[in-house]
Amino acid sequence: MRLSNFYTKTRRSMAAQDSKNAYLLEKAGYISQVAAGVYAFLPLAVRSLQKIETIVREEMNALGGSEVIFSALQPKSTWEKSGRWEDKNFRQIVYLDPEADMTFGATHEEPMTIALKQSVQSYRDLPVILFQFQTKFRKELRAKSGLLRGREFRMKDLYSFHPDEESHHKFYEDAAKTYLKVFERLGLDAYRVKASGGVFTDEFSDEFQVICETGEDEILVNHKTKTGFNKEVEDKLKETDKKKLERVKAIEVGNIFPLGTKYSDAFDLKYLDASGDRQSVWMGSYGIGISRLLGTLAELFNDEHGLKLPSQVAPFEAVVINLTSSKTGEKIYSDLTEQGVEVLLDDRDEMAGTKLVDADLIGYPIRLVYSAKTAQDGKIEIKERGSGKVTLVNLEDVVGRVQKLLS
RNA sequence: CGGGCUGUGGCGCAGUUGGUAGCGUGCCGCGUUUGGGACGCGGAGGCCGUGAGUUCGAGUCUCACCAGCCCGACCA
Repeated sequence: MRLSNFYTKTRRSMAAQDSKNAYLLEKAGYISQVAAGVYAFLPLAVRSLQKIETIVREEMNALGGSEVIFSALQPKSTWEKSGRWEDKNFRQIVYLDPEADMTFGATHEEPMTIALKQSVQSYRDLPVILFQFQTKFRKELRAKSGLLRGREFRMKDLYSFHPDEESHHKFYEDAAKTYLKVFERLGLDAYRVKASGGVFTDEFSDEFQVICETGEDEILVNHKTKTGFNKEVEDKLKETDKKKLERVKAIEVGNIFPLGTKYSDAFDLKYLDASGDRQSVWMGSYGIGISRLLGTLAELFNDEHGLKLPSQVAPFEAVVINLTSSKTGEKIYSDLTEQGVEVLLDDRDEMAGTKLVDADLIGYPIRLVYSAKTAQDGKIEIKERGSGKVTLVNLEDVVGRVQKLLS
């Protein structure tokens, strides 16, 4: 990709803002605010979000999931049937078009359950594991912290349907393991913590939390086992348990819920077992905030010059900046592109300083600079954004070196 | 939903006791520059958040509303 053909622009001046992720992502040109808690995702953000989604999708497929895209618009009656509309906490976060009696999807337990009534009759039809990537709408009373708590956001949600509690429990634990793997692949150190089920279930749920000073959750964790408890369930803990735990601030990046038969019973989703008896379906739901993950990564990976997202989620893996009038930059750009490296050529008619400052702000993991200085010895400079390490390499070795750094 | 602060060219801001709006940056043109947002000259760009009032006259004063940010309550 050539920067001259890529829709993006960094901003020189920004209003002071407490949220680091919103400030950096907006200044670097990833996102643009539309309203409180509502952001447009610009090309840089889209590339990062797609990479995050790809990692999540691979793991959901490995878990046995089938990808779907359900509708975001849902009839209000859906929630009335499950009884959830009676819950004031639920009702107040749902966007509603009262004329059409339609709601803007906040979650999908009910629609999924309704859909399964058509396809599940026998124990032979179970389990069913469905997931989707979708925009969710939640009327947060107070949107804040940039991408960490929005009113419109990207989310992966997965729903599992099982013949009994035991098989559900087994899947639930597999899902928890998969979640930890997803966060690890994204470069995040996640803790599995017990929390309340909120408006989803009366049971405990499991949250996946990433320690971060600016997070809005408070959790009690054991650093050895990478487990802990949300502060909201603290009063249920024994004193002896508490002593071993450290209290930290964190961002919730995922949450999984054992739902039991709450929704399947509400919609009468049943199946016939091997002996011909009608049985309730056991359910679970499993969410990962995709756009919140981008906010979390921005919150954690940055310095005074800008973003430094890990290469597996950065919009591009490398940038080429040519400060000479030769065609060397073009050559390196096309060589890297041919080898499958996601590289951007900064071919703008801008000053060297502008290109270097923008490179740090946007946070390309690898920066290649060809200048009169490096050209003297037939070399090019490689700078790693993460560590700040600078090396000079021969032109013919660039591709190999970049590939090695990215592997 | 309570409390505080803020709304003025694309973005960031200033605007005195009321007199019809300015700076920085970005943008366009020309020239000089070229390893950390460089400089000179010349330009374009504003219903001063919205609506009512007070006044000869409102960016400025009054009231209401709307929006954004922050704190709290709430929250997969």
